Amino acid sequence: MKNTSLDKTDKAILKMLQQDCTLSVSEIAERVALTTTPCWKRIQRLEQQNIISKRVALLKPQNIGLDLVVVVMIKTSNHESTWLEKFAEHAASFDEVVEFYRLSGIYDYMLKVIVPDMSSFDVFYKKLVAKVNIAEVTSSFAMEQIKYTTALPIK
Amino acid sequence: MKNTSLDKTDKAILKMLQQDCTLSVSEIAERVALTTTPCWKRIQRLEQQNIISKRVALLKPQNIGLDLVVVVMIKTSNHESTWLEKFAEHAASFDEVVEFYRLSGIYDYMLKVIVPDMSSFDVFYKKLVAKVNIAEVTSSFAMEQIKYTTALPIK
DNA sequence: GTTGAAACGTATCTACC
DNA sequence: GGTAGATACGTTTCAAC
Repeated sequence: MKNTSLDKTDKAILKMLQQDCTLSVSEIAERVALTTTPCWKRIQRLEQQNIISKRVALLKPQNIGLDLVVVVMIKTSNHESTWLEKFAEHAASFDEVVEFYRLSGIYDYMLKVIVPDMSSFDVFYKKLVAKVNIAEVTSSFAMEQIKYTTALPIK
Repeated sequence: MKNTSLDKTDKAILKMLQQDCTLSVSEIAERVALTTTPCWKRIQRLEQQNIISKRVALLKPQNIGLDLVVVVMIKTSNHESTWLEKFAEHAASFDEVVEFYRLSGIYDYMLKVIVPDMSSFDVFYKKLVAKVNIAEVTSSFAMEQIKYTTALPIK
């Protein structure tokens, strides 16, 4: 999907939907000073262009007993592409791994892991490193979540 | 909001809504072998209990020109609580900062930053560090996003 | 872009089993 | 947990401007 230029109205619509996708078309239309029909067409287009990729429910982790966020930084000892692929597939397969990036810089990978508690993390961690040979792993526990948003910064 | 026990059906509903919140109540009901009314009541309850906190649209960053994810790890030189609060407030105020944690371990803070490109990051970075005194900052650029999900691991 | 309206489906809520 | 049903609301589409 190629990059598409968005006008001011598109951006305003996206900002709203990023905060709350239960807003009705007529409500959104009103806020951007349009009527429902053109507003509805814009939203359809944004979905077809895959700019809006999905609509999801966000859960409060604390309210379902998921209290621990862990940032795992990894240095690999093996830099063969087949090994890397296998590792990536292995790590990504865990539900507990909610984010996973290959990085430039000192560390090769960063994982964000969500688990109920420390002992669950221990279980997860053992499974993560069981199959693979990793040079260095640093797990940092989140003492406080200062900010978390799924809303992308639209200028 | 206190922790509530969820039965198998609640969990199944949450898993679905974490993937796609446009599913109709009747569709969800069918999949969990319920009729619409009790299923609807469960969803209402999950919202009232703030287990479902919000419903949002997720955008494809690449399709709106946001191609760069940066992981910023920070060590602070000042550990006074007033300073920390001020710094946290300052950093969290940027739209580009989509996640922000205070950590245990070597680094004090981790920020996840999303920007269009390197030069935008540079602008952001200068603004971030302009006002505050930080001992050490390490910015790692995401070469590859291997996994990103908003779905929490419900067991 | 706009208005207005029709057609349709779904959500919501009630009453009752 | 279940059914049935009434209402209200949102979406979706169309015609005409």
